[in-house]
Amino acid sequence: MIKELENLRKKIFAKVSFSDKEWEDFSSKWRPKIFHKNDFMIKAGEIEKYFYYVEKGVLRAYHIKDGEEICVGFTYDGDFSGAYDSLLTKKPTQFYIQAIVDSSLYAIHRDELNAMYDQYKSVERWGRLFNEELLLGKGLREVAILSFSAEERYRRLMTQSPHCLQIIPQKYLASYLAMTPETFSRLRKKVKL
Amino acid sequence: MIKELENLRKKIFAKVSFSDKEWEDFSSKWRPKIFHKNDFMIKAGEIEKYFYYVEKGVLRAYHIKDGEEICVGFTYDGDFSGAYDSLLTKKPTQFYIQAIVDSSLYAIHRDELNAMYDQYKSVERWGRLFNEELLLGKGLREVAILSFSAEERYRRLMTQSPHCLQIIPQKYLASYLAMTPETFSRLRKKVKL
DNA sequence: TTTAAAACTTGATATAGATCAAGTAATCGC
DNA sequence: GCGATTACTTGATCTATATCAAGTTTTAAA
Repeated sequence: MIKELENLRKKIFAKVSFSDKEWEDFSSKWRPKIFHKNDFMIKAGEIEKYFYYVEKGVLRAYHIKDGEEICVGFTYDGDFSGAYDSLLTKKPTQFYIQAIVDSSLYAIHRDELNAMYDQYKSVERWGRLFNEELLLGKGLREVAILSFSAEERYRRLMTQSPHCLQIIPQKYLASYLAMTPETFSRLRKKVKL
Repeated sequence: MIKELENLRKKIFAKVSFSDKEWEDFSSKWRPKIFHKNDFMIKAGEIEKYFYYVEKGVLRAYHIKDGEEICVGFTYDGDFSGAYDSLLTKKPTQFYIQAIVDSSLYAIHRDELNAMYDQYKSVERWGRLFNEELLLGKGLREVAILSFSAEERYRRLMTQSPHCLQIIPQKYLASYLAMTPETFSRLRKKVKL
């Protein structure tokens, strides 16, 4: 068992327990990977080959529409990352994923992950539960975008992730909340929580 | 093997093949269920106990914000349905799901579905792949809502699902596209495809 | 450290789409 | 089939947020 992967182990075991043998095999497939600030994990048009675990760091995912960057999410310490749509479909992704700070990750190759799914029912179980969690998150975000005003979206972000403002440039947060940097700035002055 | 469930079988087998024994067991857990036009499958505040397959019919899912219905999706023949968020979390759903036309479905109880996940790796596999498919759909919708104008969203719907207009009242489609019925109506006149 | 670039703020103006209002057409219950 | 309810259309405004523009502050490179 690789000592370094202890955080990943805890993360996964929160959902499913692997046997010692399963974990030994599964964990042996992950390789450390470093992305320095502003490095790209992947760019639009490429096909994702890896599934990542963020040991330490922050990344943002965005796509470009009419020359404008539209931010769809951030990953922090303890999250999984990567262009998951492309990993699943084997088609080119439309997303860019970039490190916002120096980030230290572990990566497993798509083929090895799929081999693990084939081999172990517990990995398959974890995969299902992991997908369910992502799905619930997307559902909440969908509702948030559809039914809240810019001010409400701002308030909710500040309540739910108050310290993101210390880590992530405002213009990215603005884009994530589907508003301009100007509107974000005005809300920051106006809304005192 | 229950003859009636042939469509469900095809749907599932498109992703994963079950053995005869697995399918016999799995398929035996589903019960037919009828929802007449305007019947509710579930209402906000309730906890979802079933996972549904739509044999024939159309349903819409919506939630209510400030007294206003906000439509988040439709299910047609051959889709799965239900308040999936609540099924997974066992917490009350925030969604209403209502039959738009008389609809004929099959339902499996959450506990039986979970028992199937426990018992068969192939069911677990199907669950993972099913969740992945939903996730990809949500991802596309997120991008559509965030980065397209009302007119673009209208055009895309009409291109991708041209006949939904014959089945689903406009005001629901308008809400699904995050615009008012008035805007939808004006776009209908303006946009000739 | 200086300076250039990038990020953020603030004000003035523009606009997509909402809201309000009133009419017409479709649908539904009896 | 007929009146009533509900859906849709169309026009006149209104408003939240975008856009444009010109600062100021922060960051980073040399």
